[in-house]
Amino acid sequence: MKIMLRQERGKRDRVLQELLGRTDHPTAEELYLTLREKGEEISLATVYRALRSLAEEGLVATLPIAPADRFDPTTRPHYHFHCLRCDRVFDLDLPYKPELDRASEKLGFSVYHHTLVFHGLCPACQEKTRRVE
Amino acid sequence: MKIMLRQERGKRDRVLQELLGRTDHPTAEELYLTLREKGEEISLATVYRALRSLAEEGLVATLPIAPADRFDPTTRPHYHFHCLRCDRVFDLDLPYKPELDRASEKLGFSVYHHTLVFHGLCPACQEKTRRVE
DNA sequence: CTATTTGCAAACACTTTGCACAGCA
DNA sequence: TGCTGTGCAAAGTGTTTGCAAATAG
Repeated sequence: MKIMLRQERGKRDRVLQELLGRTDHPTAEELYLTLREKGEEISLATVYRALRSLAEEGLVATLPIAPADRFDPTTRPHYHFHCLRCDRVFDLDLPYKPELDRASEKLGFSVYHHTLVFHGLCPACQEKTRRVE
Repeated sequence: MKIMLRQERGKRDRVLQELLGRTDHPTAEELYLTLREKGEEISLATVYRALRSLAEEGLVATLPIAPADRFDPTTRPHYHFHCLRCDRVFDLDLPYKPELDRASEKLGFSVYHHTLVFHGLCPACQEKTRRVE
């Protein structure tokens, strides 16, 4: 069988089951540690492999939260566009919406600011994609 | 002088000047390479140190774009809250707003989806902060 | 002279990969 | 057999740090 449709057994499912049971958006290592605590014999490498494959198949989502690796000279709040094809990041000339914060404050959070990133294709990459078709 | 108010010269300013001149949200290494190409004698460690200090002082902003280190079992689009004190991430029970995409599409981008993260203090950390005061 | 800044290399933290082997079809 | 999944250790990548030399005040 060329394409792996689904593993019926295996560690990957243990990782998925563990992730499905929690709402705290764990890192790979956090999942690994919990699984070990629960007696699961699994290696960290397998957890990484499982998460990557699950994310590629769209069975789990990933969040870019912690490591802020790109720098922006503009410190006033503004929004960004991230091109999924060329990986470039663009500043957007859109009004910042402080009213968005109100909604999450109603849920009990104290909001300092928010970050909004759109993902898709930039104009240049839309053009390139069109040519290939 | 205990507190460094401002360096009037030095590599840190070269890093800042270079960053101010561009809109492509470079990584530390990209800035380093450009500076070297321009003949600046600087080390990568200094670029990292400069960026960190500039970001801490709020003179530049950072963007968490690339490395998605946290995992979420919920794949339908939804928003998140990131607590700046305890670093936990919460799912928000807020309606996803596809209409936000329309605005950036007017700017010529083709939008697949967007990510919205609120930053601030979660209820528990608001409480803790209150007690300390 | 004292404090700060810098480069270098080493250390670090996180993630991926090569390889050998175990298990199943 | 042959393929997939796994653990381990090594390698890879990105970032920080210890230290000694350089520089500024």
